[in-house]
Amino acid sequence: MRYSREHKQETHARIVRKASVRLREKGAHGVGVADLMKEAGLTHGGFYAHFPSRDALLNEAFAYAVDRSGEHWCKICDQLPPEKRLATIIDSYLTPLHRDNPGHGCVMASLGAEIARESAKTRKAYAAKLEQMIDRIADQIPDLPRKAARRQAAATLATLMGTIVLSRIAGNSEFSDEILAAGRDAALSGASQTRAAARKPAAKKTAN
Amino acid sequence: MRYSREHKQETHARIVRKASVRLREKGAHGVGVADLMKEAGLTHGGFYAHFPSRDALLNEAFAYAVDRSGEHWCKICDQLPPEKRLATIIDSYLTPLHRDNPGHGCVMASLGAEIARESAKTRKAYAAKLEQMIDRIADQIPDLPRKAARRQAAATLATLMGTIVLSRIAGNSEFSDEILAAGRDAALSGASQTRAAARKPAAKKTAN
DNA sequence: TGTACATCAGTGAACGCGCGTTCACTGATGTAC
DNA sequence: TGTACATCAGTGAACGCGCGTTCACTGATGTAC
Repeated sequence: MRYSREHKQETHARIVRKASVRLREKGAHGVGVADLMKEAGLTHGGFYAHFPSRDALLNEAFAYAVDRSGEHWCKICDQLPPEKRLATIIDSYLTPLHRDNPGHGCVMASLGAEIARESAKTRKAYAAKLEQMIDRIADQIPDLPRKAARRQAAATLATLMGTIVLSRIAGNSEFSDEILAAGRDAALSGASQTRAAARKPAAKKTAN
Repeated sequence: MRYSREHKQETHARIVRKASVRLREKGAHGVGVADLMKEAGLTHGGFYAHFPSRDALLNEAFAYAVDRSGEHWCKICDQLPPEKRLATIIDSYLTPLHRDNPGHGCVMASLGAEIARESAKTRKAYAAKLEQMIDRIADQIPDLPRKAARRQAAATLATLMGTIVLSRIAGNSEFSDEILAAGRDAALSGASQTRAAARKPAAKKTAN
């Protein structure tokens, strides 16, 4: 059955979309070609008409997830004044909803450690995506010099994803909520502190 | 060959030790029974004289790694005055050495996300170990009320492990060093801020 | 407009490899006498 | 002290299963004439 022009790319996109959810839910080793194709309403043999290998799909699915996160952040910050943006990202990230739904959540929190173990070439592609992600967050801190914004963004992302990972290990218990709250406090106070320092540029540095 | 009393437990311990390194280096899916036994100087068939299953070994290896981290922290904080302990943990955690040697580093940074995907039963065992780890850090913040110390410990661990994970994705590039520095600043300022709040208990809370 | 042919996304059986696990066997050493 | 037997950590071949990948085939639709 020869299909219309757009048909193939639609199928391709559908597979990537489903894969990016499963990837975040089950990890890189939890995504089987046969299962995925079934979920996309196809049989496994057709897979190689769309991707040269399973790894190639995972790379696409990863990139897709990063892009979705970036868009998500742009969207929730769109209408907000600059000084509320970072805090809003933090609040929307560290929720029980995000913790309990890794499939639609931050890919760094679901895959972080696994990515670090990839081959040098793959890892570099992922590193570029991480940099993009940090830049998207830094974009939401417009009243800081770019370098400081990136620094703040990197530290915030580290705290956010670390907090989600730990809270997921703890399940959805009271302990887990304790971790979420602790991470939230730390991230928010880090954000407001940097902001304060930006207002009076030449202030205490090692003045503890 | 029937061996002496201690022989078996020595072998058992050696396998666990080697496994805990490989586990952190390669992840849960990167640890093969045959490879591991070879590394311990044995053949794969003998594995089941020591462990009921591969998973059982991984659980032991994980617990072993957590215990080593706890001991490590106790050791480096041993001779230090309380107010320097948390900062010392942060400084010794966020180093290029730690980033580049996951096999001997923090197991939460190497496996975090993977653990969260285990079966409920396994995950609870890991959650208990995480709680133990947070408690070991909280022990090093003796001048804070226990609850606040645990909160600080959880937030610090989240920032530390998130920072190491991101820096590993970034390789050992300049970008990676930027992440390490950003995480370090955030963790240290979080620590000193909580300390400051502890000194004057009834101070600004939402006074941004 | 109608007809013959080419295309190629998708099918489903089969292959091959890695790996966890099992099992019959070995042989050095502990133990009973 | 010496001897016969029992034990069991360790060996290495084999099994079985899951899974990524290949391949010959299908058949609906696009295209050439």
